[in-house]
Amino acid sequence: MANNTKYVILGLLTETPLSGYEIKKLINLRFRFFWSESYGQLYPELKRLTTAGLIEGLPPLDGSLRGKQMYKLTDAGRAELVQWLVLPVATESVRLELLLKMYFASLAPKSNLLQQVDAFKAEHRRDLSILGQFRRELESIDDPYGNHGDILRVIDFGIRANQAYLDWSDATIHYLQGGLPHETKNA
Amino acid sequence: MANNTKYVILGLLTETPLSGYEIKKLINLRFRFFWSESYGQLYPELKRLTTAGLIEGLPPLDGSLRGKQMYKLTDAGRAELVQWLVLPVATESVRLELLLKMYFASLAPKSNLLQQVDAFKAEHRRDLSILGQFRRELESIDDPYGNHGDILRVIDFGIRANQAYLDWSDATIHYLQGGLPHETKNA
DNA sequence: CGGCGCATGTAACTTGTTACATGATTCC
DNA sequence: GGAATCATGTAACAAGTTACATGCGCCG
Repeated sequence: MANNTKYVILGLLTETPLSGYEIKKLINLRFRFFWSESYGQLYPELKRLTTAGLIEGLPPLDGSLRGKQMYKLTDAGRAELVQWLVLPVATESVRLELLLKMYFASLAPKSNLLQQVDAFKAEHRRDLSILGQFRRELESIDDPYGNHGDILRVIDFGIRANQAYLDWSDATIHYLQGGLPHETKNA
Repeated sequence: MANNTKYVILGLLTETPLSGYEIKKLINLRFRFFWSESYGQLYPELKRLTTAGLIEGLPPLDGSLRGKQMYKLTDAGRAELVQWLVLPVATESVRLELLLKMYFASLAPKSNLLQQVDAFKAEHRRDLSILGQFRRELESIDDPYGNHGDILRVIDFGIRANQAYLDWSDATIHYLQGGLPHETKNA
């Protein structure tokens, strides 16, 4: 497994310098439906990348910035990123505890599952709304780096996946509320 | 974070005794689109669960079984499982390196991304086919534990999600091919 | 002046993967 | 005989989370 944290950082720094805190916020906002990083990984990695010369810390502007440490990508960092981009994808992992519980649900009261599916639905409705905002935002500004098309593909993935989650939630809530299948034998 | 490996094992043992190897195979086959476990977690956990009295090893039948160690769920194990089922879902993680690369794709040749999306599509077409088989299998046998409805909900999730992935793949392949007249990289 | 968000960081811990070792059995 | 698959296991490592500590600046 390659060190993905490294490439997330390098990637986000391609357009503009950012602080560790800002990187974390961006990941939470833009990548929320397909990626995450914790501070415990982020900050040490920023140090390592600096030592390796792939990013460098900017001197604190004596203006309005408080203790904020900004980092910018170096040429070496950009090269490293490109090298990774062309490698075959190595990490694809999905872990949904909800489905585990659904699978074994016959051992627990249905009301319980219903609650859990409700919570799942609410969360992904929220994701969908964030994705919609992001898309509108992208479409309303111009595209100096020529990457909006690619980013829109990523947003589109999120919309499709989350819409599928919502549809499933509705069908499942209906099922749990009792109105349902045990399909009559079919020919 | 609760120890999910534990509950996957307990859950799979609710219907019938299984060996570690069989548990691994079941996870790979049935849970492939929303869960995974490695031997490095599975075997040590089986030992711990045995020590804790939540499962117990069956004596080797001197018939045809080779070195295979079967485990069955104990009453304590079943109680533990039920207790976990009603707890709110704690783990939901999705990590798709492909989308990371898509997000930063403008820095690399399009032909590269196209390959990666193709591979993604092929993999999820395979998932979809496995899910279809599983569903047909479930629908063709009877349901002594009354849990087929729940399991079908899980399968339905997989079908919807994977179908969304395929639709996205097609749209994205179209997008990636649209930008290029015809790629002749080298001469 | 209290609380919130900004901002950085780390130590202890848990979780998860990989690579390897071992050996039996089945199928060609 | 050799390959594949069955079957169990672990040591070394990598990845990832959590809980905590610290302090600033801003708003009400």
